Amino acid sequence: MKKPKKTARKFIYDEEGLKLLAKRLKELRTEKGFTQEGLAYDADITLSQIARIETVKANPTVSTMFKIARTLNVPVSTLFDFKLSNKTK
Amino acid sequence: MKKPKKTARKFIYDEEGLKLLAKRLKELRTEKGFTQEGLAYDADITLSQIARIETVKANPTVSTMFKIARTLNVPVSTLFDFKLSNKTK
DNA sequence: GTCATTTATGGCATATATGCTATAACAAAT
DNA sequence: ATTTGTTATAGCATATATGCCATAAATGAC
Repeated sequence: MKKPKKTARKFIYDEEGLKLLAKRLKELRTEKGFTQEGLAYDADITLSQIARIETVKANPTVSTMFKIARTLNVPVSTLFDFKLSNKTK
Repeated sequence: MKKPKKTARKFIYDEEGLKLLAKRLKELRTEKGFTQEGLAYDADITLSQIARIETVKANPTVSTMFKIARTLNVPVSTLFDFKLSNKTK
């Protein structure tokens, strides 16, 4: 027997929010004249991760977003300046 | 030999940001009359995780913050409405 | 004090974020 | 078509986020 198969936990991505965040990041990044690589380098994260975020392939942590905000020189809230639906779950 | 010991990667927490976020969350949560448990239940995350965030024991993902924002009925940016230092790294 | 409510901690399991590296795809210019 | 700059993808390794469950600690009535 390989897997004891415990009770399943749920890990739910918020695809809607992640898409909006991706768009907002790309917007701000290009506005500020950064390439993905440049931003990654300055923010001390990887190009991979920036690309993943912009292509909605990852659910970044807030620390990552803090680093990005610092590098883009915008308040963190600016990175999250979009409107989520209310989605009654 | 147990561990091949590859090249070390760095995983850096932004303690400053996490502290500010913790404070902001606790503020908003109590303002809105939620207990940690109530918020957790409505947002469909665990009490553990809410507590970890408020005690700066975790670096949450943005999806988690999206769910919290929805439940508190505030724009995501409101959760991040604080000022990071510039910290030249 | 005790009781009830709330918050904080702890351990364990699993999914995922992120690093690292390389490569591919794409675009624009020449 | 080749070059150059940029973005996207992929695989692997490891640290961590998060769930789940139990318990402890703190807080506030009474």
